[in-house]
Amino acid sequence: MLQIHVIREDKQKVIETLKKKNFDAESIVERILDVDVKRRSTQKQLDDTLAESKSKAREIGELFKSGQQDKANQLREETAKYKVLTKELQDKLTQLESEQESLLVLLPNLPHESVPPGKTPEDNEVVGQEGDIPELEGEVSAHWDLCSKYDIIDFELGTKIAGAGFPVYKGKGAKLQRALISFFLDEAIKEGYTEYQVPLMVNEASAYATGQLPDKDGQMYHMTIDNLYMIPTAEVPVTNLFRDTILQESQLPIKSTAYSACFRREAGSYGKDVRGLNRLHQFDKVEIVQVTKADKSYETLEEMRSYVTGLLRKLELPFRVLRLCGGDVSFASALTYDMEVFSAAQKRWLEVSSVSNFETFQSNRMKLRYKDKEGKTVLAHTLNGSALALPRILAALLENNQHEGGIRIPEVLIPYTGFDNIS
RNA sequence: GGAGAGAUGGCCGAGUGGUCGAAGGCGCACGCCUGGAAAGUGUGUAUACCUCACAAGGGUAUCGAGGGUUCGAAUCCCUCUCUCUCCGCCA
Repeated sequence: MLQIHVIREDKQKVIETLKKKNFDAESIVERILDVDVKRRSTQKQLDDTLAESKSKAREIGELFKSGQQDKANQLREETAKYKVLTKELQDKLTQLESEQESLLVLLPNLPHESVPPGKTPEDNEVVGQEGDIPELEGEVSAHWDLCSKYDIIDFELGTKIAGAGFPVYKGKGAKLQRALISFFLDEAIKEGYTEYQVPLMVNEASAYATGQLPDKDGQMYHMTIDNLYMIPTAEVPVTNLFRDTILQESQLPIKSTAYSACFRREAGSYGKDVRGLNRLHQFDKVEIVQVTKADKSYETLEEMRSYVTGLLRKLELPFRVLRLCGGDVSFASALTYDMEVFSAAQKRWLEVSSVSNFETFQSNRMKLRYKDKEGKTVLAHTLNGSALALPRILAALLENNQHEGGIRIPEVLIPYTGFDNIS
């Protein structure tokens, strides 16, 4: 959520900047400012009325104490009007506040100046590419065929017990999955992140704080009985660890990591995008989250980007890095890098990580602040990234490393898997 | 799930209708003291919004959350949430 003072100070800049996200903010901004004026004047009236009524109440107290009952009772009659007026103003203020809030949450985060213009994924800017695209010889299979050939993932079984998009990992497939999780966590810890295990369901307030609500309501599984949401990413519980807190500047940056299963309804997805491991309702992911000082977040973003690409390098996967264009950056993000690996049998790039700087967009909503050197309380910046999402990594590993005798396991994973080939 | 107790500032803890944003202590910050430190001592130490120059100053709100009674509520009433104790159930 944008801070109201940013809009108040330079609405034109907000409107212009949001055009890059192909978002026409003009009418919303005008309404916000209109409500803002009303809100402030109402608050002033209410405050003044309360101040008056308070001082009268004090007077009455004094009069009773000094035994001047008559005068006190007389004054008491005069105070009746405050009650009505206060109630009226209070209701109006509450209404205006919620109106302003509901308008503010409609505005996406301002894109960073380096975000390229554009509308579709084709307009994303490739800012790096590394590794050789493998030239596979002989019979080449897509990962879903490899999965059944080597009996490591059973999609049909998952469909039977839950539904499409809930695969069952088996034998070496399950072990490989576990190996990847351990590898990613160990790497993150080496990099200075603190490991967390967090709830897989969150309450409304948490989903709201990181921006899943109200905008992405339909994307989450909702347990209506207890009003809990299945997390679509560990970002939600991990970032919320710091909701409503005021940190000391010396505590920053805070680097957290967590492995979690992630749950997404993916309503409306179809076709080859959802085949095999490409898009699932439940998948595993290791997430990294940082809370930084306001002036350090872009430095941190680059650091996270190179950390993630380092992982891909260690896994020997060919990858490229995209700087997302205005039309493709998410609602809450100011700048996002996507990492994609090349999947040799499908012959396509698969997104395996998304690293974003939210600046104060999340921290404003969740009141995550720190005291700077002058003792002033300021909003912290939050960032997060996948490091990494498992299914597509697995898909690329299977497809790229297939050979006549099975599937080769990359060096770095062998200590974790205990085997170097799946056959 | 049943019965009971409770929720006050960074922490502990007073406060049962009147000037309480809240005693006292601890912690923390700065100063004095000291060769240095400890002890001692003095001062300060919440958040949000409004006014305003995001200054100073001023106003309002906040004692788990929401509502009510009252001229006036941390204090009384109602609802909800959470915590603790006992019982039940249980990975």
